Amino acid sequence: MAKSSVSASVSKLVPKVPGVPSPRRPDFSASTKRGLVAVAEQLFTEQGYSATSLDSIVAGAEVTKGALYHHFSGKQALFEAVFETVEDDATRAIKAALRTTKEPWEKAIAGLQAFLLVVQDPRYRRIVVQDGPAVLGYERYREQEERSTFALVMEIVRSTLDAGTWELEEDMLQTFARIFFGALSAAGDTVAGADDPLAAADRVETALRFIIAGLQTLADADVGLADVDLRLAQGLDRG
Amino acid sequence: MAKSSVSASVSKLVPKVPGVPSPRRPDFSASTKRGLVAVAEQLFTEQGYSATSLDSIVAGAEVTKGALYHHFSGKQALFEAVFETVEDDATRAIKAALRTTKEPWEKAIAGLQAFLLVVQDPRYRRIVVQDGPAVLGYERYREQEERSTFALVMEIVRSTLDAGTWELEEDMLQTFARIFFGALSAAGDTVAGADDPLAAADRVETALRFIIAGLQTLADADVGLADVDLRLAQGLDRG
DNA sequence: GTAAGTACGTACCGATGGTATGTCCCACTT
DNA sequence: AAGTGGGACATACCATCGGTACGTACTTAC
Repeated sequence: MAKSSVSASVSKLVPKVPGVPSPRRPDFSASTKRGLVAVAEQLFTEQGYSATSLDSIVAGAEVTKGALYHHFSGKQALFEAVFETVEDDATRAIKAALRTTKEPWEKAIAGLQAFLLVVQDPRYRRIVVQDGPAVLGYERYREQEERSTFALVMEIVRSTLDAGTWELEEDMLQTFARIFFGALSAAGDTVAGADDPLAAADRVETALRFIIAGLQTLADADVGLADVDLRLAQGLDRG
Repeated sequence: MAKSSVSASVSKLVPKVPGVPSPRRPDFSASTKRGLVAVAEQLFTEQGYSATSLDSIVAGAEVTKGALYHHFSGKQALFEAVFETVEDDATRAIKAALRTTKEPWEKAIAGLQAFLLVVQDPRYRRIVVQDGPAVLGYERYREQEERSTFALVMEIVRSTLDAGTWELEEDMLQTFARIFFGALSAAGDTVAGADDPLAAADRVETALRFIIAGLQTLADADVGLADVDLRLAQGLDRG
């Protein structure tokens, strides 16, 4: 929790990497860049994006703004770099959980558990969930999510809903995945923001299990999408 | 879409309201304040919170910063005022839709339709969904949502899930409501951001109908929360 | 008429994101 | 061995913007 010791040891210089095209000089670039990202990640998490000044970041990384603007085009670009690292960590954690089992519904449960843990990570909550949309803009935010955690939800949805009973087209799978993704995010927020996170996680699990059980029941009964019709389509035709 | 004519006509002065304790002077305060909120709402929607300067707001409202700071403690307070008006409009629209029917599940569908429309409103998307959490902070954001649209979702969930088959405790209802709220938000985003909003709305409806049908099936089969157990509780005990 | 308070307008400050420019150092050429 | 080109920074500075201090006109109460 201290403020120093963020920038890693810079002792090792690059040992003449011959593979790459033409980075022919020992560059501190990589370590400096990582240091900036690390400090920014910490400060963004603690104070949020707008409340974190570039001066405090470069001070924490023990460089100057010249270095920062040499590596990043601006504050937002730095945020994006931080955003990606946090997302990557989250993706890795969930992927690891998914590898623990192979059965589709079991994978769904394992993924749910991993996601509920990820969303309790302060870095993820603050940088991805809270500041992400506003800073990156909704378009870029969606693009990023599309390639990381959402992709995993999509995969799970595909392996369960598309398993055998139903044959869903791609758009429909996307729709289900988005809905579940939103449900999971809200569930995670609930857990993370609850007075008693453990009890909240328990309730969330129960609720999601119940919803999943409903879908499984429909699958067992061989009920298809076309079978559930509450004739409410016309109401939306005035967009 | 023009930039002028935002501030409404200021012709009417207050006609000596005797009820209130001591607002004893004809104040332009109300109209000035509303004008600021109206201009801010427009600019916040078009450019987002951080990209909108106070100078542009007061210029649009044809006042000065002195007036703004007389009515609001700062930029964030002005945003909160805008936020509340947008939320109020959304709440009103959904409430009106809910009044069209009385049967619980029908109300749920009507509310869903109304919510899908609301979330396509650029003001709601930008001010409430996108900038709201980051500007207000998660705590205040949650408090606001708690009193408006989420309260409606909660009401619907209560009238359906708590109808007769199940007897759910308050915390469980809250959990379901949060999950559904997240699902609806994501569904709305999907619709609003889709290339073909109508087709997307159709898919969203189908998917949500399907999920609801699953719950109804469980209700018909008299399946309770305790009956669905995939023994996954222990995995979360490491919070 | 005067005191008080509201509803602003004007002028200004400090912080912050961003830029322009200079400098050091290494690698490569000749 | 000197020159030179460019990467990796540092320094100094600027412009914008949120916020503040203060002045002023106008109204009401007494």
